[in-house]
Amino acid sequence: MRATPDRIVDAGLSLFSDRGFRGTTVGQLEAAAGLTPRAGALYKHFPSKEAVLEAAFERHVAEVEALHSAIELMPLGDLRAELTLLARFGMQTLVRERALRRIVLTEGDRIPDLKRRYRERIVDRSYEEVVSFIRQKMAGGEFPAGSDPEAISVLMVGALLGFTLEYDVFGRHPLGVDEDRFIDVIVDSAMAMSRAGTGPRPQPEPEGSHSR
Amino acid sequence: MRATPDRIVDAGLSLFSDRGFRGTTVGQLEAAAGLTPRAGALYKHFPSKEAVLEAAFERHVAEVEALHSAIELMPLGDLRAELTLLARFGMQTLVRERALRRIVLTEGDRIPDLKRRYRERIVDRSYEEVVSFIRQKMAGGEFPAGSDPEAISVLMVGALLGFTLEYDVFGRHPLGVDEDRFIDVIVDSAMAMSRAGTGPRPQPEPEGSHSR
Amino acid sequence: MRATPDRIVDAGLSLFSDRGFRGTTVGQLEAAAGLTPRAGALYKHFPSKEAVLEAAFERHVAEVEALHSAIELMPLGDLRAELTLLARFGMQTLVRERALRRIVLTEGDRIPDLKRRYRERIVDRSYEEVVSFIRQKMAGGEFPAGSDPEAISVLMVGALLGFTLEYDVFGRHPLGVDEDRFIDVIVDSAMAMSRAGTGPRPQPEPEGSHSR
Amino acid sequence: MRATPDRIVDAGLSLFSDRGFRGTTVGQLEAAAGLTPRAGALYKHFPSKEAVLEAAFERHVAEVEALHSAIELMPLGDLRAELTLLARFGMQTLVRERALRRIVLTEGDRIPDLKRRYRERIVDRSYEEVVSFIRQKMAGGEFPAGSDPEAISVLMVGALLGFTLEYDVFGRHPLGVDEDRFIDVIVDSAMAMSRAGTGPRPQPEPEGSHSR
DNA sequence: CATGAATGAGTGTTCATTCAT
DNA sequence: AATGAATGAACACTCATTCAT
Repeated sequence: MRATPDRIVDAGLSLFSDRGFRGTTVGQLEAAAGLTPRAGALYKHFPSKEAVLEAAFERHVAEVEALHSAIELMPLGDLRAELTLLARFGMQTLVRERALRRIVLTEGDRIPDLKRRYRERIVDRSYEEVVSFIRQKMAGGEFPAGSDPEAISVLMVGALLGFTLEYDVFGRHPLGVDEDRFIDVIVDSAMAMSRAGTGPRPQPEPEGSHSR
Repeated sequence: MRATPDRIVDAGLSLFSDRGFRGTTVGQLEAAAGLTPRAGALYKHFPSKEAVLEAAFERHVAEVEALHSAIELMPLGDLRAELTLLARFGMQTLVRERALRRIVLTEGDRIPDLKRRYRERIVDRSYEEVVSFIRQKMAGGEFPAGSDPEAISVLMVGALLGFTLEYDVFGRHPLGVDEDRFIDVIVDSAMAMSRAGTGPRPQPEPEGSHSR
Repeated sequence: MRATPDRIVDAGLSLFSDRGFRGTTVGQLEAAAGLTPRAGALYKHFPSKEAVLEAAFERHVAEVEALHSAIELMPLGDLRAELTLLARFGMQTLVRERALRRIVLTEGDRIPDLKRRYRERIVDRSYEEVVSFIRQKMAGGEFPAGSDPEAISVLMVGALLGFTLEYDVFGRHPLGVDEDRFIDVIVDSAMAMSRAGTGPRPQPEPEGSHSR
Repeated sequence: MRATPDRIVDAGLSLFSDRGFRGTTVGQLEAAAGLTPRAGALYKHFPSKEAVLEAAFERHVAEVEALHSAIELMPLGDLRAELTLLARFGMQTLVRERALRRIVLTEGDRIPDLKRRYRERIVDRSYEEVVSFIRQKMAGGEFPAGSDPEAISVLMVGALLGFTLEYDVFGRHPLGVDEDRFIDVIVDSAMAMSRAGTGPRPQPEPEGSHSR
């Protein structure tokens, strides 16, 4: 079995994300960590409930941060393929971040430091990854000179965030548009704004599965 | 002065949205409504704290709902102009909805009914407005036949939501992209995916800072 | 019935003095004040347990202080009679102060402010009353010129304090010497040090029970 | 290094006396004894926290008791000198007893046995030593026949106790009267009540430092 | 209608004590 | 003998809610 502090942090991440910080009692944390509830055993490992939040948050931020550091957009020689990869990676990260996002949303005002750390180490980095990709493609002539790379990045990241959040909150995809279809449309829209989009569109294959 | 129940509902909307349901005490509601705090006067008007949330939520949902019903996309004869109007309206609604969104985000799991009502009466309606607009334009030949109108709607609404949320949570626009620039890019992307986008692009002015 | 805050303060004075601050629980205070124990009703009237101590302490200090201010040593024209009166008054005050003394003894280190207030407003004043009495008598020639009025005062007050404390703590008078006998000896010793003491002693009545 | 139980007892004596029994945690005792705090190692040596108090108390009582047994009032042939010696010894013992006295004061009600032992083995013995001294001097004709030796003893011991306590609690001597001056006055008062006091006073040496 | 007082069910936290290693 | 982990019983304090006035 994992060590007790780890189990407490696991419990914290999931409970805080599900019920919020206030909504989670120390007894629930203990129970979820396999300790006797309301016995105070948590305090052998953490000085306070807030410290559990801290630790859980930090661990998760570090994990997601590592994910970002690991990513290396390999050049595939094909803009559409690269955009798809980028979008898929973004979606995946957002799914992973779910607990973090909920905690920031719920407790961000009470503990602004969480908000700051999440923004600096996760959110800002995401935008920068996308914007640097777009800029590089602009330099390579794949996006027209007048493009607004920041705005395009904000559009793409925002759309991914909005889509993910919708699913998080309501448990279903809006208008029945699933992940694949959403990735397609986000890539389509980027392609359409690229140099490629100015010529004839990439030919919707007449029988196309979903990218109709 | 407004009637006491109204003042309590006002207080509820703002306090619940700022501090969450659990984070708001009955005493704070009373104080904010001009009653003696912790004296229990609230219970003369509402049977419970939850009933205040109910009432506050319902009132706000009804307001935003009315907004949606009032909208009537007048045909401007120009796709870009119409898209811009649509985007601006969506943004505006999302800003208005802020308190609702925060309450659903924070308390949606505890009181699933709130979530359902918000989704059915606000969120779904937004998607349907956009998708019906796109479908209509497809019928009019302004979008290519192979387009995925649902996906395009989800992209647009999701992007607006993501952008707004970012501002709500962090108090600043990502990458410094302000609302106007964001509306531009969202419209650009839709235009690019439209029939218009398949031909030559709408004139990137050679020197344009960021094609607004 | 007295008002609730008053009843709480009464309870506090007696419980704190009997069991110490730490040794007294809020539930006990509530119970002793006629409230449901462990129901938190105390917090309607005081912000914290410590605030009850504060209030109880302050009220009692003020009472004893008033006692000191009220005293007016009337000249009886007889040194022995005046000394007896002084000693009796001192003893009485010390008995009244019992609760204060115990609180200072028990909690003085944790809350140094209590100590300071007790010292400044009660203790120091006692010493000064006695020393000013002795000085006045020295000026009147009733104490020899070489006397040490401060030391004599410290002796008298200290003796009263020691005697009282003994009774407080052990519930009985040491060596069976009761209050009257003690007052006698304290007066005797002062008289003996006075000018009168240098001549023949004030007539030990040959059959005297114990009064000297 | 001393054995662990001894170190625990040392820690107990000082901590209990400084913070009281309730105010001292087992963890603090362990830490002060060089053990890992809150690890429960204390229970290898003592069955409970109370047992530590017991042991610490008993050890200290025995020490002070030994002091009393050791004393042997040697006849100096001079009443004043003997009284001074007695007073100095009493003062010294009281200073040594400080921790005991504080523990009895603080915990005496909770654990009446402590009180009883302290009284029987320390306090009563002190009174008896003094009273036997005075009686002996009365028998030798140095105190007048009508004297009340018990009362005189209570006066002297009480005065010493009061003086010492004042210093313990407030950290300063009342009215600036230091130990020497206090011993002088206590001896003066006893001398004044003695046969010697009935004649002319012992002549304040014209240049006397403080025995004025 | 509003207020002050009271209540009971929690909540975070502390701590003496036990136990397996 | 010492440690780390766990337990259960408190405790101060909060808060939604009720009730008499």
